[in-house]
Amino acid sequence: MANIKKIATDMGVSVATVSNALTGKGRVSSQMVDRIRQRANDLGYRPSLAGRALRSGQSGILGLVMPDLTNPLFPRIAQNLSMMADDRQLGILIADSRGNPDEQTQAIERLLDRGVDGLLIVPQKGTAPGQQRVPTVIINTASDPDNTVSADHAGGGKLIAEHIAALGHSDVIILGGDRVSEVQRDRVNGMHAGLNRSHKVTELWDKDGMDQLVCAIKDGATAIMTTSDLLALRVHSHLSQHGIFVPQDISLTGFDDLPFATAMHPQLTTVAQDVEKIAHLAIDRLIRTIQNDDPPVETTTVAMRLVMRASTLIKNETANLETTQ
Amino acid sequence: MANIKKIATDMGVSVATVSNALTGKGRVSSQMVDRIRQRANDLGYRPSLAGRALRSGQSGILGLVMPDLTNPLFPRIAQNLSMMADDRQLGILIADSRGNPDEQTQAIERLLDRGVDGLLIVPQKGTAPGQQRVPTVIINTASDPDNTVSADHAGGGKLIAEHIAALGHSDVIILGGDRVSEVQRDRVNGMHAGLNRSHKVTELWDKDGMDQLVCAIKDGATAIMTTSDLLALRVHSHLSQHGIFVPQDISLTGFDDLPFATAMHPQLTTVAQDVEKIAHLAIDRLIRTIQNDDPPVETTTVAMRLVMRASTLIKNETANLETTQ
DNA sequence: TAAGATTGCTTAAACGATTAATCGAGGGGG
DNA sequence: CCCCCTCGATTAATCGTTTAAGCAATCTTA
Repeated sequence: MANIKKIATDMGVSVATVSNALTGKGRVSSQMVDRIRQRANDLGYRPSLAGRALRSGQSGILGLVMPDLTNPLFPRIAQNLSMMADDRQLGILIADSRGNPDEQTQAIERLLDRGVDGLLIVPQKGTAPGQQRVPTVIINTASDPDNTVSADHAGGGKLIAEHIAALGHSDVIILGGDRVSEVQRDRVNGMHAGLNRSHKVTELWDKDGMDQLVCAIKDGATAIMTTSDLLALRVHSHLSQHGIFVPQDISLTGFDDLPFATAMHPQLTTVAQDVEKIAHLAIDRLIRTIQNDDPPVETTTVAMRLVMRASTLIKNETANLETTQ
Repeated sequence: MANIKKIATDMGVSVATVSNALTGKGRVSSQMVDRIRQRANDLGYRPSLAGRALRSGQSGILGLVMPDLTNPLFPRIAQNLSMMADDRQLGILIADSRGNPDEQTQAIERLLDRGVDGLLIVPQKGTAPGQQRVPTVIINTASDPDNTVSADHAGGGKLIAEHIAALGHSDVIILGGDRVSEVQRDRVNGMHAGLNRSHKVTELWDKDGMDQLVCAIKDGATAIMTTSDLLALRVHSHLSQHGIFVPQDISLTGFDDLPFATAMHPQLTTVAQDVEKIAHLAIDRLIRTIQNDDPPVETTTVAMRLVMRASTLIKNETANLETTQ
């Protein structure tokens, strides 16, 4: 491989001059700069990031800790972050904590050992990794005190609830996934906030089982708001086995707008995160923190967007009306 | 941060001795080894990977190029690879080529610039990245001459087809996603191989549109084999709008056993990749190639597994039989 | 007991880049 | 004519680690 020394001897100058010419620092005559750049190009010279990292103390690598890559939402975040990092000439070292808080701690440790310049952490539910030895950005939910940037999960829940309320539903079920998750709790709280005293609300959680759900429907509920698309799909599948159909018998909503939300029948009304914006804000914040060395203070939330599809209907409406947007 | 020099001066020995003591190389008395290890531990010493990389010429980092992280299958591969890499004290630098062949080339270039010791590439459909400047493992499909390790996509197609044949279906539809994809073509070819002359087979591709599908069913087809679960979900959703129901009116199969396959109703009969084994073989092969510096020769395929669920039924069977396994 | 082998440590170079300090040459001003 | 400044380059140190080579001191063996 061509290195700076090879170019230097080729051109009969010192390595310092080559370095200066290539980085644009120091004082080098413009002809010399051109000639050196040309030669570097011809040789296909690529600076050794190891050498540079050793000297500068910066690796140019960010660590990304994900709670569970198999959850379809996280790869989308990873994808956007990786794109932003590319633009900024940074690498992303990925670590998956696979649903396990201990793994998360170890993953952070491994990344720190590798000398990452900063960390992006989407925490395991119920954990609070907080700030680390390097600048850290936490992507979680507004109610997490460590949170740096996140979707407005509560706002998303409110949006969905207001949509359901506007459709005239007055007896509704809120179905959460896991109480341990702050994100899920915020979503549920947001749903409550979107309703008022005139509504009858039944709050259920996934582990309560599907039977309670069926009971609540038999008791008169006409809408179910879930805190995840996958949960909505499961509900939909379970209900149809009991002869209860979406949307003619009951309205159903998801959360996150995962890829299969449009592949279902009926297509799922849900609420979408602006993953791109979140990734953008997160990485910019991290880079600023790395450069200025002052910790991030305020936390930012990004509005969610209601995606109306066919799984929600006006109360008592027949099924021949297809709501699409 | 504590470095090797700090430990050396603390203990009144040379840095070489410290290095030897910590790596277990060279000749150091066992008492000295113990004392140095102890001190290193007390100081929380972490070797600088930049320093080590510079000296050794190895970064300890593998590059992973994924065609599209939003496809739920790839994060599962990424997750498994990342686990294996952790065990081997390697880092994984991830790059997403986002469905674009040019992005793929750039992603590979970026990873090489970062000094990765090897590359794992799941190629963009229709592309052949081949071997690069560093040892490279390609995860694609058996018919790709560059392929190193992959699921036996053809075998999986054959399994599914044999299952459908065993259920007595004689007029079947094969529905592919994208002809450009070698993986998809192998799957379709495998499906053909699982049938025989007595079967009437209609081969359709996604872009042909769903209408042809409905026509074929009206003409007497009783089973549809798709080359992806997402495609199956779309088909299922579309057919139910035409009053055609799975499995009582028609049997339906997917491919890959994605997370939502069990959330659908009926649960989807599909074929699963042993992602863990593929990841294991791929990374082992890559590491061996890096160490021995000889290129991988033979290509390995990993058998797929038939997952029988409720979306396939014996021809002319009524729906009250629930096939589960 | 002297030559040779072994042990335990040190010296020093090397990896590839960055950068502060330095230095000679040429130009301009007093 | 001398001093000073600027330009364009060089010198050398530095980042943290590894490792071949070297060198006393001790041990072995004849």
